[in-house]
Amino acid sequence: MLGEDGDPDTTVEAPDTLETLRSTIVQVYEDLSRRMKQVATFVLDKPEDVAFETLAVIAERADVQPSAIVRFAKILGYPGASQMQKVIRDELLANHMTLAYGERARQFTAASGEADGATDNILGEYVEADLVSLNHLRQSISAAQIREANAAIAQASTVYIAGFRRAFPPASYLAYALQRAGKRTCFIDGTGGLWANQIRGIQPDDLLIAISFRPYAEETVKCHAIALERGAPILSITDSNVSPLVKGSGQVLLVRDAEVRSFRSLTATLCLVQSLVISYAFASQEHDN
Amino acid sequence: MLGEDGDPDTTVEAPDTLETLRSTIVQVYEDLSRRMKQVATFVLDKPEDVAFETLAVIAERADVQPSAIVRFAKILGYPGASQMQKVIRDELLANHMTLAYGERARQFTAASGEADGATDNILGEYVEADLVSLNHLRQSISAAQIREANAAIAQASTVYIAGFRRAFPPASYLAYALQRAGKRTCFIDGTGGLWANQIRGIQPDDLLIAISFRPYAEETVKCHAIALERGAPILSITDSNVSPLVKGSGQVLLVRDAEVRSFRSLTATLCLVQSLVISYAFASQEHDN
DNA sequence: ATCGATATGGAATATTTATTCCTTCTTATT
DNA sequence: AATAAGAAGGAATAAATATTCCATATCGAT
Repeated sequence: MLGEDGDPDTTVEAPDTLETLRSTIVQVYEDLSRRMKQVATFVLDKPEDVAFETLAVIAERADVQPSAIVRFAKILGYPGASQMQKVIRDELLANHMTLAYGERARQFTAASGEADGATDNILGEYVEADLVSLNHLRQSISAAQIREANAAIAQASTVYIAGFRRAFPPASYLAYALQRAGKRTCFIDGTGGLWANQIRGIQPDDLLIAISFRPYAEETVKCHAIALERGAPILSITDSNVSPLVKGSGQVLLVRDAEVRSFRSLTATLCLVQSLVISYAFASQEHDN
Repeated sequence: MLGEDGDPDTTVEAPDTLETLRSTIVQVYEDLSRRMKQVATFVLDKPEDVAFETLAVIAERADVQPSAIVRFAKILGYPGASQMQKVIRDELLANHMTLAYGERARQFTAASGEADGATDNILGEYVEADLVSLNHLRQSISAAQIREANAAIAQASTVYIAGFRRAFPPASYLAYALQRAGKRTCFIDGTGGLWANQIRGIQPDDLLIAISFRPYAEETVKCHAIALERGAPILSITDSNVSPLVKGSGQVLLVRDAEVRSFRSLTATLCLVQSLVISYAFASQEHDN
């Protein structure tokens, strides 16, 4: 038995870095019970969730009881789940936050002005930022994820596509291209405010592809909810694990688009969407022959 | 008085992104009391702290009372401090956490075989091709051209935007973004086949931005012709000098998008369009002041 | 200098969140 | 098949955290 509860001596262990935590989990994994394995997998898989969400949310996402998480943390030697969370949180914050800080607010100083050669090399800036985000995209999405998405599309009787505001262009492209690729496609474009009617026809053998970015458009979130309720599988393309689209989605593709002067690009998203369509087109073609 | 408490109507505001939050703070800053300024500064300065610590901790670091933070959040229109925290937290997570992906847990799962070659690295190919086309874009469009385009947009009473088929996504983005930038915009989306009616209202002091690529969509070409006939200036975004959009257009921006397995990308076009919008937004902002 | 109005600190309260504990299942062993 | 030991679920409880409220202080106007 590992890390029995009350004992004051077993508390010496308890990993205090993400790495040691991970390796500890891997070490003990085989000896864990089914539920504990479930929690273990989740912690390894989604450390950001474990770090920044409440136990109730984590529990829901991992599909376990809150108490199971507490038990798991205790097995690892922590006094409670909170302490385990803190270890992960600190590490994630330390690693990734600092990097991001190059361009912190020029604060008040000319809050409005911008002045200088401002508009002069915007295109250059944009290209630069997009290059970075594309490279990141290449690294963050695996071929397996693309394949999985293709399978989902292939299986679907009809593909519903939802995307509003900033997500509208990639969504419209996806709808257009999938249709041309011979897939039955329904683009929820919200013309005349009829989006709710459009999505309500979705069936369990269809697929909803929902695209949304902060601040998540209400319509898309609602579509997601309706699809979920109607038992249809969902593929979400969004920008973070805290997106409202994540919960309940069979597959989630995370995209980190570039940002220039607080305007967000769409390049990475579009690139991903196009890759999806093309690989779907090729896959289905191969299959047909 | 800003963001009075109980009023149900004042709750409409409340920034829902870090950027809008920041600019709101900057805007109201001068009207704040001493303590509130202290909180404001801290929020601008240490968003990570505000996002991830408890009120008690934040309060201590900012050297104020917890209640002061709550009060501050309410001034900004939030129901409480928690909601303000959530906005910041989500954004920081969205921005920086995704970076941590890519090396996600293969851990157990025995890394199922990376099967078939065909669809396997489409994303990689795409990224590669897009990188090239972006670099090309940077070299082929000059800052002067962007400036000229801005001037044309600025002068126009209303901007009409036409783009169908493959050009639809960038056109829809342009329409969306220009509108948000405060420009009167009419997007010719052809809903219900009414595009001809939409464009016929164009005036000589308006501007048509027409986007089209081979094989040039008939609708766009017709829009172009109508605008010409009605004496409105035209800015065309297209892919060659022999495009039907070139003749009669006051300005032409040529884009050479990447092509992967005979599918054409949209990245360069979108990048150009976004650059246009941003530089317009900044230019017009400067002008206002 | 006095009054009124607004802002502040901090204790009291409400709410949310974590943890515990007891009952019900599971599963392995005889 | 019966039994016992461990695991899991979930309600109850404890802890923490956020929010409210009010007495006191500060500031500006007369």
